[in-house]
Amino acid sequence: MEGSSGVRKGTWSQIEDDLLKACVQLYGEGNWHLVPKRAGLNRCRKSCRLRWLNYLKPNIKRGDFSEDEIDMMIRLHKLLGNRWSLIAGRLPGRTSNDVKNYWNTYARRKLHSHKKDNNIEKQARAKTTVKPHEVIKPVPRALTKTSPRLQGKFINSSEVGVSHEEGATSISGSGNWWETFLDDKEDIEEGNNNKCFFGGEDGALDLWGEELNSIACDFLTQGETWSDFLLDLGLGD
DNA sequence: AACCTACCCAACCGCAGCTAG
DNA sequence: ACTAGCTGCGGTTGGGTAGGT
Repeated sequence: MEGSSGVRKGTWSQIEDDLLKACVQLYGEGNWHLVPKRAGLNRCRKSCRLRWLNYLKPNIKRGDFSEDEIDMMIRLHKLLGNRWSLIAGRLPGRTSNDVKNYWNTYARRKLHSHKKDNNIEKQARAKTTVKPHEVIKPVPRALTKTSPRLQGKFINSSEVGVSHEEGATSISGSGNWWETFLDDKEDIEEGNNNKCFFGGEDGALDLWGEELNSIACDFLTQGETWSDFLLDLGLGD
């Protein structure tokens, strides 16, 4: 199976996998444009990268998603939208492709189950006008060598009400935000459904400081700070 | 057994952002 | 400032397969 450019496409063979593995182990990750040549593979750089990231990379977790992972995925998707790489970054061993595939299946299942009681919902919605919930989509950012963050100029935590005690990040006013996070009802009743956590309507980061704090608190991994979380999401500067 | 349908997952494609020249 | 090349991401497709009729 070869493309018009003579590059092989389709399923990877065991030999190709071995060649790619050996190449990455020898030269390290990156420089994907050199990988096909180095590995002696008749594959395009994208195909090599994808194969490595989604299948060959060590520590990749295969098999069913656990309940915890699903729970985390749902909440992160609610928070970030279709930012699969960011979501996968919070699920150790899972790839963005895994997450995306799972989510598409999950969404389809949801769709099917919703169709069943669609008529009931339509009747209910006819009585109340409901605005769709706005997915929070942080503006994509990338770090450059000249980024203030890489020069030690971190966000002032006082701006978002975060206190640091003995190296740990303590966030006030959190509470179990997830108990209501998946429930649009409250937002609608409060009239908040069109507001955005990050940046808000007027672009002020601290407008939703408390919500940010409680959300981030739940997604911080061990030893990670609030700044790390924002940096990870590309919201830090 | 044969066919159909839905599902799962690996892989491809196109685009946007970044960097170096 | 501009451009070309590279990388990474999200959307989409296609092949394999399990389950139902």
